[in-house]
Amino acid sequence: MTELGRRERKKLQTRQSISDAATRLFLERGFDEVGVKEIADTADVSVTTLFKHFPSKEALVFDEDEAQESALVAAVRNRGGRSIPMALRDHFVQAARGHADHPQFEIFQRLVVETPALREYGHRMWTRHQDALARAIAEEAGVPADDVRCAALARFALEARDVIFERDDRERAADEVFGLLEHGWAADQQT
Amino acid sequence: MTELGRRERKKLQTRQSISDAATRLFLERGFDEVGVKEIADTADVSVTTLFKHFPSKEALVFDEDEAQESALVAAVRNRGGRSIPMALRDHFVQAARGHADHPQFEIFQRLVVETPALREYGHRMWTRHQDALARAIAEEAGVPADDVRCAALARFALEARDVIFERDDRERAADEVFGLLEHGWAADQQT
DNA sequence: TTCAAAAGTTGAGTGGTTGCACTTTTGAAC
DNA sequence: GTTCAAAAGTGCAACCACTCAACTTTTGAA
Repeated sequence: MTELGRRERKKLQTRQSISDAATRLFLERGFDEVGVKEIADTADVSVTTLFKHFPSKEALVFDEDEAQESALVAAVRNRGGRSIPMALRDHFVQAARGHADHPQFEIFQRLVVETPALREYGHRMWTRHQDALARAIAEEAGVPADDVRCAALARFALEARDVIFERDDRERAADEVFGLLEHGWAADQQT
Repeated sequence: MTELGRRERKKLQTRQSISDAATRLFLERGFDEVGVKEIADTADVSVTTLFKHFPSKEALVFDEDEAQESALVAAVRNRGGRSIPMALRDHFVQAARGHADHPQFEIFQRLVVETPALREYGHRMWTRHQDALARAIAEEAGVPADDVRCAALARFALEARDVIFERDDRERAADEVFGLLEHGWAADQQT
């Protein structure tokens, strides 16, 4: 739709080449074994330019983000007859299945899991969605937007992902963890 | 009980003077406005020595830690007739009340809340208790130590603290949030 | 054609953190 | 008491992520 001028295209191109260089080097030798200087050199830009495009070294790894939030909200919004916790459970399970196909994603995810700084950064980015999710839940449940239980459910659901992820049988884990949330949620709230 | 030799006493003393200098300067001018160099100078030690006692600048602020975990576990262990979630709720509420008395703690807590780096570090330290708490819960509930629901409940309870903390009426918030956990927990588990 | 904003560069600097080589202290064994 | 090795502490240089200020180049649009 939107025609991008030469300027914007070049900018995106620079950003992309930085991102590409970074992910390649990180996957080759590990996050901590590569300096920003080397990434900048590989992408043929200055370090200053690199930091004009990405706010931190960790940000070089997490390039997406925007789609996740809307997917999360959408999962709650059009959930058919299911309860909100169950809709979120299905969303996570399905997302995990989708990733399981691409082996490239496995490698990427191992990089994140094995690097404390990345784990943390990723988790922080992930929990940024709490407010948006809480608002969506509140709206669907027909309660005030700042309801505590909605905030709690949103936070718990987001945290549940990590709890589930480190289990062998993730699908079963998802059932149990979200089962807990569902019963608690259903107890004094009609959804 | 344990007689400390002159050596250990001196070491603790050095550590203490570093910690004291740090907290004093931080409270006076803010975390980001004080450099480690200045702290070291104030405590009359070298920067290298400072980092031999504390692993990072943030660690200078969180000096306790050990008592929290045992208190958490104890709250679950000897909970009388209450359910585990309710015991945790009471523990948090009581801890909050205890802190509310000392105005010194308010200032300290504002420092943490207002400094992103400290917020994050504090949260990371806090969630380190997840495993210990999960094990205690599992043992009390009579299920295998690596039960997913126990891990989830532990994680959720720890996260609940932050959710509750940023509300105006914390006691009411605690009731609602832990009420959610309690109903979910009670649903398919007799405690 | 002109102009101002945006992209990029360079280089110097900050601040936390580590490694190394060195001195001093101290607990304990002889 | 002397001796010795480990532990505590020092000073310095360096690394790394990140920032700032001043400057050049590019480019979209008036």
